[in-house]
Amino acid sequence: MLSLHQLRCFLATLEHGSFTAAATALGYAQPSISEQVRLLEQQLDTTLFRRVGRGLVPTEAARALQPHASAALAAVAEAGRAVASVRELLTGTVRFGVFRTARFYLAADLVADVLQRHPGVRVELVGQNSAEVLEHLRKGRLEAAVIALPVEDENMVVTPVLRDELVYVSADPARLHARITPSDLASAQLVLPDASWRETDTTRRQLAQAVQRTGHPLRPRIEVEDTETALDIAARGLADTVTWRGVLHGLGDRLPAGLGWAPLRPAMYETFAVVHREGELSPASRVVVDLVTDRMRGLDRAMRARTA
Amino acid sequence: MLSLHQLRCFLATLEHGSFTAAATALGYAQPSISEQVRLLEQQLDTTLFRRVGRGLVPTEAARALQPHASAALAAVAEAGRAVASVRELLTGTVRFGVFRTARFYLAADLVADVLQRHPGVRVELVGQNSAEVLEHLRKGRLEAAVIALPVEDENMVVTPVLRDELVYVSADPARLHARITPSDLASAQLVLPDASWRETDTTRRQLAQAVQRTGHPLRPRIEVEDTETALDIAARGLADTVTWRGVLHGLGDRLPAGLGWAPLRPAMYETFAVVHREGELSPASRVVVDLVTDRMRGLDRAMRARTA
DNA sequence: TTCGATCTATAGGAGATTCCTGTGGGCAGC
DNA sequence: GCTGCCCACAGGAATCTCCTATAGATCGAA
Repeated sequence: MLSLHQLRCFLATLEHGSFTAAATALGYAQPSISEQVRLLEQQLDTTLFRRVGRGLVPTEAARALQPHASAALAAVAEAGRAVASVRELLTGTVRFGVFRTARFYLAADLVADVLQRHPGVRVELVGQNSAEVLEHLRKGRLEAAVIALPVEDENMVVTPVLRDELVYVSADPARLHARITPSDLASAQLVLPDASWRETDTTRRQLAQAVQRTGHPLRPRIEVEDTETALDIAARGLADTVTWRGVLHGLGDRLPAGLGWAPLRPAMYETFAVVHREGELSPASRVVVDLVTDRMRGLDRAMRARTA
Repeated sequence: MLSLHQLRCFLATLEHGSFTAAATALGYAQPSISEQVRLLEQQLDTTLFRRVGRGLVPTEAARALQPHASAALAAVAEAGRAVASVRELLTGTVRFGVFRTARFYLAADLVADVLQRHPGVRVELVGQNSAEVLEHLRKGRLEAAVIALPVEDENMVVTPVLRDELVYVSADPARLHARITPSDLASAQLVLPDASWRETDTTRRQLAQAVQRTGHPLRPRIEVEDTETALDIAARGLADTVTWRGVLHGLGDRLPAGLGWAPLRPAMYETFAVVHREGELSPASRVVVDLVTDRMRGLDRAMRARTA
């Protein structure tokens, strides 16, 4: 089978006009070049050089071969460069899994960080739900992600980075005076996000479990997909809702006016962790994993400091 | 060093999604593919497939590599086709050496023959003079040619194909009544072609030798480069000339009006031969050699028949 | 949960390939 | 004719490639 090495030898011979010169240029012994070219001639079933006296004269076939041989070598060289540029994070796509509400915690800042360090890359932050993202991790479609615990998979490396607390949110200050108990939740008019994921979402399940113990089911009055929509509805006074302190923290000034919050008792927590498969991470994922870990831990410290 | 085989294995793996399937498709055992891809990863210093469970997931680097790997393989395939098409005389250049006046014997017809049989090829008929063409043959710049004898080179295969006779040409019928002798030549007003090649041209040297024996030098009154120019001058009655019967035969109706010819005594002959280096000829040269041999031999028979 | 099918990784060995050194022969220039 | 240079060839060492066999891991179905 035609080999690149043969083409290299052929081109060097063509360029330098002799096997000996080509051998010198390529750092081989002359018979090696001679043999490679002979093999090439044999495989192409044609003569590439007329052996005339002590010299070589390229044939028409050699002239026909040259541009394609060069093209093949150039393509291979280009292949090496392309891979290197992905390896060095100069180009390519950085893909990372995130939980649904990650945008309140880090999304824009994270992307800014990555782009600043690696201006040539594409960034994909994918994930509608922690469970779905974990599935992507298991199937290998994602290399790393930041999602809500629990992650019960011994093949995954799990690094907790932030513990967040669920709080009650309402536009009515009267309903925020006391600590909110599960039975308060059971009787409240609630708007909850994640309509499509209510079966698998960890927050929903925690909430449902707590309310269930009071003997009542968790039956939100309104269900929407998006956390911000739920907050907007709460701001209008149409219903109350629950959300994570981190979300409120992340929204900052953008939190709809008039909303206040109160802690739940017993408190409900959610822990987010950076998760990836065992084994070596690609440089791209390494970068994002480190950035996310730093940012989330910073956020964790900031929120704990506020509580204290 | 990166090899085509590795790229082939990589592409097959990418396409079929597993080493095993790629091995089946390429007709190898699975470990061979596995190893080739591993080598490729090692040489590119990157991971191309994440080994996840019992499957493989291509990495970003693999996606970056794919188009270049395909391009390299395509270039090699194209190289094979290009060479084959030259080998099969579908494209490429057919180069053949000819003596200066070959156009009177065969040039246009020969080209027509070649082009009819091989419509895609380029044709080059090169040669200003038999001695020059022979030098090209020796240096390997030409593979085969038809030139005037003698060819004193034991590495050449020489096939005589046509014997031609030198004749005296004049516009004055009075000077054509008798056989022309060397002393007639010595005293005649002559126009001779091949001004630039008078030192090496075999005709000139034969002629000079014959005249020299009469005690006089050969001093043509006029020298021009081209045979047809010499004949035009002779037709105007400005001088007489000599030329080969084959030239007159080849010119046919295009011979300038008013010219007649007479044989020389003793007769002077020139033999043309198809000449090429020992060893195998390229298919292209083989074709031309055969055509030229046929045509010239046919011409030889035609001219001998006329004489008889 | 277990079993069987399926896939990758690894080991070891047979066979090719590749590359080397050494040598012979042809050619050109002095 | 001598010398230098180049290609071709031979033989052997090192490397590469590919195979079979097997172990380890995973997934899906029973």
